[in-house]
Amino acid sequence: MINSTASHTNVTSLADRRLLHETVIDQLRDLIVQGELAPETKLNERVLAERLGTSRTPLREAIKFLASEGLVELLPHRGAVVAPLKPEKMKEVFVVLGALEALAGDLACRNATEADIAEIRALHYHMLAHHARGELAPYFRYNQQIHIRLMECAGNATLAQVYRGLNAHVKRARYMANLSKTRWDKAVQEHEDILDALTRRDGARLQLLLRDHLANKLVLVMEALAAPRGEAMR
Amino acid sequence: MINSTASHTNVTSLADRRLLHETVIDQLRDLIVQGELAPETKLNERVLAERLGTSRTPLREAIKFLASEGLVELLPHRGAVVAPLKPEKMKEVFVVLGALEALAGDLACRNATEADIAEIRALHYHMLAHHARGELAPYFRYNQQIHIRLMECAGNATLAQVYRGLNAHVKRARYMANLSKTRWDKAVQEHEDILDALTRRDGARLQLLLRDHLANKLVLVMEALAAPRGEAMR
DNA sequence: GCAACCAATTTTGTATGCAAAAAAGAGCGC
DNA sequence: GCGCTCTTTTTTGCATACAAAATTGGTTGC
Repeated sequence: MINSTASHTNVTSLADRRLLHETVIDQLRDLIVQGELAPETKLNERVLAERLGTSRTPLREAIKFLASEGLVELLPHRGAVVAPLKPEKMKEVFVVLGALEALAGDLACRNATEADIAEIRALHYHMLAHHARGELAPYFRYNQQIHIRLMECAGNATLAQVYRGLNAHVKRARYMANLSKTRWDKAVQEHEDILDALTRRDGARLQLLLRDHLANKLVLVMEALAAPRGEAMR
Repeated sequence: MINSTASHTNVTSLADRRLLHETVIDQLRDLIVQGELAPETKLNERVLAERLGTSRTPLREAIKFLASEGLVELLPHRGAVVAPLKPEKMKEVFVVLGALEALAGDLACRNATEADIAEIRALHYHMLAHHARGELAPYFRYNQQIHIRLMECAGNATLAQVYRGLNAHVKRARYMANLSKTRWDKAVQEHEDILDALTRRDGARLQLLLRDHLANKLVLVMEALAAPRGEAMR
């Protein structure tokens, strides 16, 4: 089983390939994306390190990493803050995401295997099931998986990586969005059309659908940013 | 230098202090981009820290930052290496850059002020002058500035940031490319056309020109990668 | 001679210590 | 009462110390 030779209690003896600062990166990113660390929150290194069960060094390395992703901002001699979630920034991100998803859709129509499309269809039906039950969180999860899988089908790892980075910003906002029934139904219908275009490998149409889908998502995010707290806006 | 005339970004103008780990980020990035640290070079922390006149802590923070940019790769318990410059990766980067530049061109045609275009024209003429004298390095510098300025004219800071990150990869390869006279002339002609389309604010045409321009650049890079010059590498 | 194993060295990963800068607060003058 | 300045405290930024893992080198057994 576990060899207890001269080393103190090792919780993860086998999967210790995972490095502390990498787990800290993921933990911190999750805290930010899920809104537990609100936008513009100051990141106190001592407090955060204790909360994450580590020392300041790996935490600072994680902060630098996330700063490059744009999720935190570095203020010289004043530490780091969670990047603000400004409407203007969201508009920018969605414009870029639109171009990236359109590109991915076009590439996917050419590069995806039938098995790839079948997998996306499977995810799509999972999503429909959760939509039917009104289960928002699982719906979002499958929704995300579909988009990510579409990215992967494009066969461009660089594209997928850039997408993930920008998508993190959007996911932050999504946690605040409260979806009305009609909007939700509309989004699902859009996904039906997207799947259809992909199945017929109609790249031109898929590009249009994806741009449209994103544009509608932007509207949702903007409403969410405007509604819940007036303090963040100016 | 003249700063952004059209856009008003809320940069931290107050605290513009230079932090050690930030200068290390820039130094290390330059070393990688300019090929002084060749692809797949192992980054020995002790040696590099000494070379950059700092300790391992800021260096490690810089490495994490650049890892997020994709310029270095992290190997658990084995440190970091300069990201390899694979042809496949270059192809991917150029496809994404193509979409981003096309987007930027389209947006720039709509958002650029006349002063913005005049500034790009000025840079263009500087570039022509250095081309006429056969001065490669200054030519590249103005060339880069034109593309960056075009990005800025799009009025989408997020787009510009993503572009810069991906462009760093391309710049690495460019330092290896030896430009033939005919190819160089052709690239200059393409820039003439690009400036023309921007002046007439013909977004559709500008998109095509930029994609074409990038595709040609990719060919150059691929040739350079296929027949790398040994002295610049080691 | 070669391969495998073990010890020595090097290198990475993490924690801690220390100095400088910023934030907070007390005392003072107006 | 208000504002300013000068401590005092806190926090950040950097360097160093220590522990774990990997690499290296050497020795042994075959």
